[in-house]
Amino acid sequence: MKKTGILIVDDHALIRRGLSDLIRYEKDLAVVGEACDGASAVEAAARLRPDVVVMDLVMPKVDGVEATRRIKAAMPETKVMILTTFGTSADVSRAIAAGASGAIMKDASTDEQLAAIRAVAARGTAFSPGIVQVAQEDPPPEFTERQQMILESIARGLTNRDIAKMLDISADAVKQHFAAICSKLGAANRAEAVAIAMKRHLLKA
Amino acid sequence: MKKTGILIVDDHALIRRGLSDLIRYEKDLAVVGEACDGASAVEAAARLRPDVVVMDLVMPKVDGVEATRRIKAAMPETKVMILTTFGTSADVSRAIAAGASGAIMKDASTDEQLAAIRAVAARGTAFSPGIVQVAQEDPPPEFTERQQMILESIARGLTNRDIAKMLDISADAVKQHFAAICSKLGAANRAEAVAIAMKRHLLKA
DNA sequence: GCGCAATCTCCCCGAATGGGGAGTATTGGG
DNA sequence: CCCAATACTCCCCATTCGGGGAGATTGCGC
Repeated sequence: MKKTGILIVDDHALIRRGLSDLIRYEKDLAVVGEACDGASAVEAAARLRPDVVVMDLVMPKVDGVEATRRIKAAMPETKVMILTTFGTSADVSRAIAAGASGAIMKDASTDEQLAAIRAVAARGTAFSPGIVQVAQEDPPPEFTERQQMILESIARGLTNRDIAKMLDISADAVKQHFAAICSKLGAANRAEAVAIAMKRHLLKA
Repeated sequence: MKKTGILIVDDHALIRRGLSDLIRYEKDLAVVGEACDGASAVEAAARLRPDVVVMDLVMPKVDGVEATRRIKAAMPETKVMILTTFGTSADVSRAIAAGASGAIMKDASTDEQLAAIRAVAARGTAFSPGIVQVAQEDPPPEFTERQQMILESIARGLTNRDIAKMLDISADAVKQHFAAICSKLGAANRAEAVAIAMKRHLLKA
């Protein structure tokens, strides 16, 4: 029986080594390669043709979401499983939208992680409980470009007038946008909006 | 020659496995135990008497800083080396203050990590370049209890009056405290204060 | 074409914020 | 013992914020 070929993608050498060691003793699984960033992951996937790519999201150069998108575009039959630290991250939802077949937390047990890899290889999907909750119950709000820009400006301490001058619009328009932002985030004011946005990774840390 | 005994403390099974596998092939080092949270780390350290404890900072129950403090209090001769994801975290500085002998990034190469472990065991200290910078150039601001409480309240969207009522003081007093917070953070207003505090991990994510 | 969402303009208003100054009490270290 | 830091009270004042409503525009999908 052919083993399931796995490509490990993570910028942390320790995680790669841990996963590699974990898989080594499983007779139905085999590590066919490793990559430490998104760009080399896409290249390695094309070259090694793994059955499953186990992918971190936070990585230098090209992040996991974009790498997933590129791999699925070039090789739709390749399964991508996300390995994430933050189950609450909006990135997880974006990765699923980009074509990932599963997602599991880094702090899950190794048994759960192996089970998730096998489930993705066999049935095509696998999500750990915490992630399903987040992805389904709590869809991350989507901001328009304007809203994103204004939220970032607010986090930098700018006033409505500052932002208005910067964008060359009226301060009232900025207020309107901010009201929409608050509504989407469920925030009462700027300070809470920034706090919620950062917790949900909608603002670059 | 006696091997250097190492206790691995991290809530991520993959990291423990990676470190364990890494150390396995080093003839001067030996893993004597593992722990997955701060509380069991303190207990394991007392029981196993490792030469070096390799410790994560972000952990359930008791965090790495507090675990470091307790281990150094009970066994001053035991060296603690911090293994951290965020070199820019204020926690690193606090861990050093709590008695940690070294710190290295999780995304460093395994060679660097082994070198750091050996340096801590032999010379007593080891810091990766990025961490020295942070710890020396950018001392994290320290908040009083009152300031911390008020900053957290602000991040929850409360107004000065809300906070005043909650703490049973005047709104003016809250303003004074907040002015001190802004001064320490270099923030112009609440929104920026929250953003800066969260970036520097002075507010729980 | 119609509705809809996003964008923007202008108006009003009360509440909240941020920045001054002036003063008191307590506590802990030099 | 004095000084510095912390904590709190009260005052004034300009600016900013947050929430209304009313209306115009673009562009996109049905």
